[in-house]
Amino acid sequence: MSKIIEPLRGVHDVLPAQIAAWQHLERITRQVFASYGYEEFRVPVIEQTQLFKRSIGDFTDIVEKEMFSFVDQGEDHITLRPEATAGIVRAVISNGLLRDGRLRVWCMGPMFRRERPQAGRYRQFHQVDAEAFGFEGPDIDAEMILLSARLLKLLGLRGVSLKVNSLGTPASRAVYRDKLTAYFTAHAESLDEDSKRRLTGNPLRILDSKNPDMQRLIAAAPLLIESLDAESREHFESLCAQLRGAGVEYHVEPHLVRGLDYYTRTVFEWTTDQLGSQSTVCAGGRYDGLVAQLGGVDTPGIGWAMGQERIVMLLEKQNLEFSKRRPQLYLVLVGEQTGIPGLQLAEQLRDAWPDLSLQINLGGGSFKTQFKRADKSGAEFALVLGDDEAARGVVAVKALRREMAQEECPVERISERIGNLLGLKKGGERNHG
RNA sequence: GUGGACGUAGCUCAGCUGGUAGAGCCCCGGAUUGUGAUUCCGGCCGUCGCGGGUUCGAGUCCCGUCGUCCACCCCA
Repeated sequence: MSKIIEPLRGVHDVLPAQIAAWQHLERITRQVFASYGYEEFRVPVIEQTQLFKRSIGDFTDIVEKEMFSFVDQGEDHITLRPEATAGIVRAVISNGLLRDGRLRVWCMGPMFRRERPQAGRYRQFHQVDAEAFGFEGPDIDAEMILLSARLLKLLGLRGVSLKVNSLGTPASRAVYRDKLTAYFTAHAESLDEDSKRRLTGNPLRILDSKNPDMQRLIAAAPLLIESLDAESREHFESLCAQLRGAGVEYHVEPHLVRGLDYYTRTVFEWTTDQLGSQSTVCAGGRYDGLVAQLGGVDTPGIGWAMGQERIVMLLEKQNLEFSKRRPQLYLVLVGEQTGIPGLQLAEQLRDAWPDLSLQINLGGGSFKTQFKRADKSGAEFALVLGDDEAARGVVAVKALRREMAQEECPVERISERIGNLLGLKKGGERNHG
C-alpha cells in the first residue's frame, strides 16, 4: 500500500452529504438573477498574471502575496484568478460585448488565494459574482444591492446586515487620502505596527483597524464622506434614497473601505456576526475606471461577490434544511432470471416518468439484504421482482414508509400504478436546475 | 505573514502522573423457508498526523514537520 495522498492545504471536498446546501444556493442564485434579467457568463479560471496586477493593484495583499502564479512551459505568466471581476472585465472587452453599451451578467465558480486557511477562508473558495457595465447613475447601484438582498432573503438567511459607503472619485479620494495621511502622520506615535505600515501603502485601511487602542484615534479622523465631490455626494444620496424607497435596511459606514484598488464611489458589504472573523458574506462596489484601465472603451462598472462557503456555513449554522434528492423506488431483484427483465422494467419506468428516481439493486444479495438496502436508500417504495413474479408477469410493490398493504401489479400496468402512487407528472418538471 | 490551541478507528470521543490501544455510531453477518427501520448475538476497522530524540519501554515527555481551528493581517 503506497502512502495516501493528502489534499493541499486550504482546499476542501464537498461531500455528497453537504451537497444539498450547495445546490440550494445554486438554484436560488439562478432563479434570482433570472428574475432581474441578468445573464450567466463563464470565464476562465486562469488569466495572464498582468491582468490582476493591473486591476486589483500592485500593492494590495492579494497581488503582493496571495496569488497562485506560475510560468508555464510556453513561458506565459499565469495566475489562478483570486477574484472574478478582472477576468469578466477582460472577457467583456475581448469579446466586444460593450458595443451594446450596457451589460448585466453574473457568474459562479472557484477562486484561489494563497492565504493562511481558517474556517470560512480557504485557498480554493467559491463565489457568486454579479457585474454590470455601462450604467452611469445610482439606479444600478440600488439594483445590485437589491438583488443581493433578495438573494440572501430567498436563501433563508437571517442576521445579515448591510453597510454602505462612498469612496468618491479617484480625484476626491486622493484629496482625502492626503488629509488622512496628514492626520495620522501627526499622530504617528499612537499608531500600531500594522497602521504604520498602512500609512505609506494604503492609509484608508487604517480606518478598518480592529485594534481597540486605535478606535479613539480613528473616531477623530477626518471622514471620507466629508471630502466627497459634489457629484459623488449626490450619487450616494440618491442611492440611499432608493434603498429607503425599496425598504432595504442599511447603515452608512464611513469607515468602510474595500481592499481592491479599482473601487470608486459606492461600496457596500453584507456582514454577519455568526462566522467569527470571517464576517463578510457579500461585498462589492462601483469601479468606473477599470474598463478603461484594462484597455476598453471608458465604461462605468459595478459588481459584487458572495462567498459561497460562507453562505453554506451560515445555512448549516442556522439549521436550514433542504429536501434531499433520494430515490423514490428501489428495485429488488432476486433470482437467476431476473437481471434482464429487471433492467427492462427499470428503463420502462424511467421512459414513462422522466422525473422518477429509481435505484436498482446491483450485485445480488438475499431478500433481507436487498430490503435493508432499499430502506437505507430512502426510497418510498420497494419494487420486487423475483423468479416467482417474473414467471407470472407481475411486480410486487411494497411501501417502505407509509401504511399500505403490499400489492402485486402486472408489468404492463406498473408504470401507471407507480405514477399514481408517487403523484408523478408526464413530461417532468419544467423550471428545474 | 504573526501569535496561540489542537491532531487516537469512516464519524464523535475515552485513554490517570510513560508499560506497545478502547467505547458509541456507522459498516458486515446471523436470530429455520422470499421482505427493511426496533431488539438480541457475533464480526471488521487503527503503522495513536508524519519524522526524529529521551527511555529497558512513548498515544502519553522533548524537538521538528504537516494539517485543522482561533485571533491578527487580509478578504468573499
